[in-house]
Amino acid sequence: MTQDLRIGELADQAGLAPSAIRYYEAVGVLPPATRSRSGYRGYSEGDLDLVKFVSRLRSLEFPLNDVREIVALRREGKAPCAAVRSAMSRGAQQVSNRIRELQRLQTELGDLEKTARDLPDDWPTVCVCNVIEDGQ
Amino acid sequence: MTQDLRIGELADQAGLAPSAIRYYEAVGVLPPATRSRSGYRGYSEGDLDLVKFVSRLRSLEFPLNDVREIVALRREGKAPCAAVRSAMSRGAQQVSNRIRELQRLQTELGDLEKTARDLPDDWPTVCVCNVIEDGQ
DNA sequence: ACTTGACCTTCAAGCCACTTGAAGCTTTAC
DNA sequence: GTAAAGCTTCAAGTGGCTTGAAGGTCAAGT
Repeated sequence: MTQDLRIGELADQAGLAPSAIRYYEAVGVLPPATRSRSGYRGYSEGDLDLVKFVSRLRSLEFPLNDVREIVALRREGKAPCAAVRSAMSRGAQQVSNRIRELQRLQTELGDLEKTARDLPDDWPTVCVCNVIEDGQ
Repeated sequence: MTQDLRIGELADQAGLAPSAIRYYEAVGVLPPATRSRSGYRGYSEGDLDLVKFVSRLRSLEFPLNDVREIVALRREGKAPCAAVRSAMSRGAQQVSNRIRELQRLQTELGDLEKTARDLPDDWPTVCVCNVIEDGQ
């Protein structure tokens, strides 16, 4: 195993910040890195694959708890498929819900902005704020 | 000014948790409540209006910093309209961005789930995880 | 009068996923 | 020899609260 990557390069390759990788290690998502004599973290190509996998799961916005579980299974040689599938469907559900919520918000903010454009400000009689109070 | 509301009732009326109201007071979004002899917070109808306004701004997901600024202007008798308008347009922008991001995610997760359905799990040869690694 | 239970108080810590900053060590290039 | 870039750890900050512990208060029922 070549140990030729330091944390900065690993981070670049995986599309993460070095601080994020240190954090993942600290909270047990990633296993402790091997260290050089001077204390620098060193990573192999295999480590890079794992970190890329984690990065990908995070870019799918899997919660770190799920990522930890999946990585743990993977490192124990067990199939993480079931965990991945359930995290995926939970995630898809939450994404749908959040999209609906944001679309409601978008409509509401859009309406408010339209109203605000037509509205002369004459505080405290007439103001966007009054419109906001009316809503809901 | 009648001072007949305690924090629980105020919270109910405004659609917030008592802990949220205490928090808003602690971080200076709401002014310090008046206190009964025994130390209970007491609120007037005017206070209720303010708290409802805050609740509404939060339901529009205005950041608490913006809410604090708007409430401060309002309490100084100044027009918060400009602050409200700019917070609104910042918010609308962020909502749009986030919706786009979540839709991308939704597509990606949907594709992955579809692939996963067609895929026999035969770890470690074939697995959803391999598919996830391939992506990106 | 006493108790029960619902409500209130404060303070500290937890949540999520990191980032930022301070103080200091190592490595690399010139 | 020295300067810049990169590494180390640890603590604290971000946002918007919630939760828990330990205790005080108030109304109703017995």
